[in-house]
Parts: sequence; C-alpha cells; structure tokens
Amino acid sequence: MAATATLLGLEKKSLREQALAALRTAITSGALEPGRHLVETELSEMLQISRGTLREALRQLQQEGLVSAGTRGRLSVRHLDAKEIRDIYSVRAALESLAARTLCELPDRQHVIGSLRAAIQAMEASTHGTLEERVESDLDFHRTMCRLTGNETLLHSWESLEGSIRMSIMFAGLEKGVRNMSVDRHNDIVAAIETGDATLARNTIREHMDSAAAVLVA
Amino acid sequence: MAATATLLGLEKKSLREQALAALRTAITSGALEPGRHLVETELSEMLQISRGTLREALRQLQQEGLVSAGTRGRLSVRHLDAKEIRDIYSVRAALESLAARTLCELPDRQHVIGSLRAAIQAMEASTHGTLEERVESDLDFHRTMCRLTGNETLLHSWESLEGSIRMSIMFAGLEKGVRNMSVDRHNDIVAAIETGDATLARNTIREHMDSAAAVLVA
DNA sequence: AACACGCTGACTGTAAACAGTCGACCTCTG
DNA sequence: CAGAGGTCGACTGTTTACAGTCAGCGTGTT
Repeated sequence: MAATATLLGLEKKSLREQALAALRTAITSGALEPGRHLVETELSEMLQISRGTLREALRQLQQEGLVSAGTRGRLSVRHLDAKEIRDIYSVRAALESLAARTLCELPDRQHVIGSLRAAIQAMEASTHGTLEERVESDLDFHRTMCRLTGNETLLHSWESLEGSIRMSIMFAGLEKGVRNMSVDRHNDIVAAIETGDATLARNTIREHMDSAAAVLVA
Repeated sequence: MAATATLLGLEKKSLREQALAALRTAITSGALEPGRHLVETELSEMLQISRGTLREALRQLQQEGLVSAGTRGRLSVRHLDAKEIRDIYSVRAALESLAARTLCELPDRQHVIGSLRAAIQAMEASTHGTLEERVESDLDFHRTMCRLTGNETLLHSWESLEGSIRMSIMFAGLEKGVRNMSVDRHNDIVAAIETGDATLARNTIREHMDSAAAVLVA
C-alpha cells in the first residue's frame, strides 16, 4: 500500500512510515530506553508488522543516528554521552548558522521574518502547555528557519539530525532542555536576521547553541 | 550473513552492504543516469539479490539524497540542477568549516597535521593517475579532515552528503570537477589549520567551497 | 574444578510468495 | 468518433518461510 493523498486530504501512510514514526517517537521519548537491544521479532510483534517492513524502518533510524549497530547486526537504541551531545550541537549550530546567514542574504526578507515570528508566537502559546509542547514548538522554529532558506539539502541535513537533537534533550530531561527555549532568545535570533547582518545572525545562533549544549551536559 | 571480521582481516559483507556500495557507485558515476526509474525487479535481477535486500539498500540511498521518491513509491536517480549543487556545497562548506575550526582548537595539532599532509601526498600522487583517482584522493582529504575532529556526528553528516557531492562533480564532468582539487589549495587549508586561527581556517574552506561550486555550475 | 564439545533456542539476513494499485490498452456503446 | 468500462501486466508494499550464526547451557573428560 503506497502513501496516497485522497480528495479529502486524507493520507494513507505505508506501514513502514507508520512504524518509522512510532519508533522515532518511542526512542526520542525514552520509551525505548538507550542501550536497549532492538529485537526484530519482538518489535514486529509489538507493532504488528512483518520483520521486513520493520527492517526498512530501522535502517532509516540507524541512518538518522537514533539506533546504533552492535556486533552481528544487532541494533540497539543509541546512548549519548556528554561529548556526543556537544558534538551534535556543534553540527547543529553549523547548519543553523548557515540557515541564518542564508536568510540574511535574501533580497526580500519580510515574508521570511513573518513566518519566523509566527513560529515564535506558537512558542509563546506553548509556554502555557506541556514541556513536550514547548520542545515541539522550539524545534519547529528551528526547522522553519532551515526550511525558509529554500536549501533542500540543508533542511534534509537538519532533519536527519533532529532525532539526535531530541535524544539529547531527552537525556538531559525536558525541564533542563526547555531552559534554553525562551521566547526572548528566539526573538533575538529573528531580530538578528532582520538586520541582514549575517555575522550577527551567525553569532547569535552560535551562542544560542553553545548555551543550549552547556545546559544539556551540565 | 552478518558482516564478519576474520582473523586475516577479511571481511564478509552482507549482501545489502554490497548492493549499497554497488548502487552508490553506479549512481555517482552516472552509470545509472539521473532521472532513471529504479525498478526493483530489474535491479534485483541485475544484482542477483532479492527485492527485500535491495529495498533496504535503496532506502539508505534515498536517505543519502542519491535517490528521490516519485509518485506511488517509485524511486528514481536524483537529478541535480545548478541551485541544488550550490545548496549542497553550502552545506558542505558549513560542515567542513566546522571541521577546520574544530581542528584549530585542538590543544595538540601535530598528529592531525601529519595525517592531513599524508592525505595531500596521496593527492599529489594521484595527479599522475586517472581523474577518478584524483576525485577520490580529494574527497579522502576532506573526509579525513572531518574524521580527525573526533566528532562522529560531523563525520556521519559529511558522509551522508558525500553521495550528493560526488553526483555534483559527476554532473559537471570530472575534468571540470578536478579543477578545484589542486594540491596548492589543500596545502593552504592545512597551513591555515596549522596556524590555529579558526577564522582563517574557516574562511579558507569557505573560499575553497565557493570556488568549487562556482566551477561546477558554470 | 576447569575445560572442551555438542546441542538448542534466539536472532539476523535473505529469498520467495502474496496482495494491492494503477497505467495502458482494448472493447463496447451511444 | 468519443467516452466509459473492463482487463491485464507492471510495479510496489508486505508477509512468510528458509538458512546461517552464535551465545548459553548442559554434559563429559581430565
């Protein structure tokens, strides 16, 4: 069964895609805890899908860095130590700095600024919600920033990193994680982009990410 | 059959891994031309493997950006236009800039510089070889730079981009591609890293990548 | 007690078969 | 002739079955 968009906007997702989403959530939420050996026969039973379908989903999660291969093809949920979290955030900072600089160089930034402000409003709204919602709206802001560059490769690279980012936040604990997700900091980022000063924007992102990583590994 | 390292250093690779490598090479060399519909039944026959095994390999290639999904799950070899090549090189520059800066910040760089100089010597040797060899040694230099940072996430991100980089070079033609793979430019990069000046190193990489992209899309 | 060997169950890798979707083509009807 | 409907082959998505590897455990030998 292929993914199908129907007239009413309903979308049938393939079992593989559904499994991928479910596993991604289970891993990044900690339900499948770090180091946990992912046994195909168990998971396929839990998810009520065949092992072949599950393998395809697991391959993608492996590529995304959520799953690591041990001896003999055994997969387990990846465990992140402090260095790895810092490394992830370094790469994240590099990608988002590129995004910010790219947005500064756009001839017409108004539409972009509008979208980013909308994302910040969503962040503001989320401060009355759960910690999960706050994390979601924060990541959505950053993803939006990458998407608005129009650089598909950048968005794809960021999205490939997203799982690792989520796991880093989960490792630290949500309460710690949201400590760097304030609306003010994100307003600073948008303001920097609005000035069109690419160096300022890059530095603002860099500081934001350095600070976030420091909190996560403390 | 799992991948197995034996006493003599021989390594049995799984069929999936072998298929992955073969397909990657076929795509990045242009043997499987851009836009070509990848029919599972054909490919599995060509490679003499089952469709299930092939699908796992194709999923990874899709994740690497070498293969794009069309309607109804149909996969085809990705086609890159000039913008996409520039985008790929922007992301590449961001990642390698991070690598260069990270290497500048290492307390003891001598071992690192040695490895980079060895990679340059391999590049020098390759100037007497084929164009393919020159491309290989160039990419090896850059991969080495990322690996030496010790940042696994960075290396993985770079390697996930490698296929797209190779395809960009293939699109332009190898002759054009190697135009920016001179030993001098790479000596400049190493020299910049040797100074420990992160900004200089970053700028050297940035210029190198900007110049490479410009040549590829000209 | 320590070591070697054999067996078994658990697990991964892979192939083959089944099932559903859809485009192309053909036939029929007005 | 144009349009509708049906059929069939090509293809993707998924399941089931087969095969090989290896860790753990039990047994026998020294």
